[in-house]
Amino acid sequence: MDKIIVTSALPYANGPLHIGHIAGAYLPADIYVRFQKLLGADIIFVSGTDEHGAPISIKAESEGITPKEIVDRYHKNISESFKGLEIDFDNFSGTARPEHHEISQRFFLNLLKRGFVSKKEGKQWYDPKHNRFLADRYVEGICPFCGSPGARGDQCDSCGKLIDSLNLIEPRSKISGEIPILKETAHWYLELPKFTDELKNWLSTKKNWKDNVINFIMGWLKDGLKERAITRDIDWGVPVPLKEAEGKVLYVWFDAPIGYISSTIEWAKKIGDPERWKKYWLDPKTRLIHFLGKDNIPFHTIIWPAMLMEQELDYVLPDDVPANEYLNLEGQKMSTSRNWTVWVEDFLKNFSGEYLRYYLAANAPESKDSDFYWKEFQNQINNDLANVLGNLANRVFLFAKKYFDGRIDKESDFSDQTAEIIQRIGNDIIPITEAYQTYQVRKAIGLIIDIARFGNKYFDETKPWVTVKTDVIKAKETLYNCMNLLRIISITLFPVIPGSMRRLRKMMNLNVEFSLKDISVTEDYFQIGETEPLFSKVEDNLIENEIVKLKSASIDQSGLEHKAEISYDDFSKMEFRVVKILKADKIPKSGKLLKLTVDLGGEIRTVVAGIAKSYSPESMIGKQVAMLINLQPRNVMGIESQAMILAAHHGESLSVLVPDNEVPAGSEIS
RNA sequence: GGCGGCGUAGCUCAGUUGGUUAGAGCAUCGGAAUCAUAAUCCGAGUGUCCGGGGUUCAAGUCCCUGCGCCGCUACCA
Repeated sequence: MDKIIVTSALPYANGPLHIGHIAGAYLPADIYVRFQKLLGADIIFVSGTDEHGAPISIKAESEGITPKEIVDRYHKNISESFKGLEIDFDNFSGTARPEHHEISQRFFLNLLKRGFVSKKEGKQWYDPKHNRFLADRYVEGICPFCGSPGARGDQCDSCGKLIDSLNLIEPRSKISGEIPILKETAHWYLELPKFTDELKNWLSTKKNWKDNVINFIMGWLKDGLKERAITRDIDWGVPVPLKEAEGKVLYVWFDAPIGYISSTIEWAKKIGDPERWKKYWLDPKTRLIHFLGKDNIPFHTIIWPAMLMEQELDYVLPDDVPANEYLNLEGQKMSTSRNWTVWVEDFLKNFSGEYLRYYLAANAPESKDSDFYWKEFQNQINNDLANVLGNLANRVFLFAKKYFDGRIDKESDFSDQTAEIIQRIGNDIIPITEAYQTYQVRKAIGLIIDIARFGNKYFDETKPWVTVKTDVIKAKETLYNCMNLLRIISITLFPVIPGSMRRLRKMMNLNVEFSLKDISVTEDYFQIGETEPLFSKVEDNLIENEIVKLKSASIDQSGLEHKAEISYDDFSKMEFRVVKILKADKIPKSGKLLKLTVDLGGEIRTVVAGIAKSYSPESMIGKQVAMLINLQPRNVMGIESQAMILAAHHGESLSVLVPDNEVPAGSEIS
């Protein structure tokens, strides 16, 4: 039997998990793995926390603790969320572990030795106060071409020219404001262009990949692959294994996917068979399947395969990369910074993890973005699970207990209907298994709940509460068939809500160890044991609380970042005036810019404003707005902008400031 | 602006390689039933399949175009 490795993108260990993570990468993988295990597949499911990188070290610094402490905190936190959701990895590791460092270094060295990594030397600005090298955009100074101040190290906004940060006049660190030191440094680059043909050939064999994945990759290949730096000058990460590279680490995106392998190695050791990982990773027939969100596609379909291609061991390449789209929340994009999200740990305080599994699986962003609506969550749980499935179980069990002591035998004189039902359900199994195998969990769930719906209909139509008094065999037949449906559901829905399906089987005294093949087993009798309602309903007030909580938490922007205090002098240097907009035009080839012609009381100026996403040109004409007048002119898209419009921004949307009453054009603002 | 995606019933969506009267769930309305967590079952719908044009015997499906929304990206904030 072919082996399968399933991975979920490594969660970054600088914060807890939210429902978007679960819907995109973890739940679909867990369901797939559980289904494959029911099929008897030889499959392992690995992941781990991604524990390196600047955000973690910066967070640690700001809390006055070590990066390791941050990582340990969130590794634990994330693991607990997974546990609460029954997402069962065979191994869940972390990239700060020695095993991972070792193999990541080997990956680097192999690529270097084979000529796919090259070193590039150069000087780079270094912030002496923070002891770190500064990326170009973190250095500011006077533009060497046009002499304007405030030019970034990569490009001057004033004249638009690309500049070399080393030529900046009077450079300053944007992090500390200190004068940076010029230091010699070197970086290593992964030469992706060299992989172009090999990647194209390999990708051309991938006929069954999702369209969204293929489109994404083709875009990259069309633009041409670019070499990418794989080292960084920070102190938290996998050290670059070269003497000359002291103080440098591998870039996180380079070492993170290697975590899939190191996690498997860790797993092999844990089960006391340290070489076992090779049987998966080095067997060309192994199907390597990466579950992830769409933002991760290029790493897993271009960079990661390239890395695997040139190793001393023949690693298997990804067989499939079922990328999911995004989960929105109440119609809006999720955002952790605005706190517009639902954290898994919070969810689990009030609701069963099975409910989240069910709802997210039934509304998974499989082929396009989908939405999490609290109200819809409640509806779907109460209808599908409590009313349709839960009620079917409950009515059947209670009825059987009331009249038959819970024991229902399969009688030889059941009608033809019994055979028909078995036939019908048998036909349903094929599309259900196909759906699971092609990652169409929404479809699988729909088909399974339909079985429960059919059960209720059948129960109603055969009226066992009547036949039990007139024709006992008929009543038994109804119950037997309904129980059989429940038995089949307990298997087919198991990958989605394993805990509830296990409870269902216990109530029916069915074996808790089972496989997909058991679907076709014919039970001679059912003996119902102790029962309880399978699902409790989600009450209105809980949902209302969540909606209120979400809305208030997102408004509470306690973490405002303030700028440094300024003097009145500083303020008085700025000349703000109300201007009247005479003319407004779209700037060709620009998505966000409008060219405004404004009157500031006799003087006419041209202003380029980045407001086109929020305002049409027509809507601006005649408007009075606030502007900063004495800002140094800037050349934007070939037009000199001679003032700056003031606008409030909330997320992506902008709102220009207008005076409360009509005032003469040019009125000063103070 | 470039690339990609999306636009189907009040809501969330499904519609396989173009093929009969365009479907499901939820919500709404009417009815039945009483074994069951007032759960269930039956019935009723409603659609300019975003607009316009084209290819075809036949278009929700393919092509062109317009509009709207989303993502990446550029200019920018």
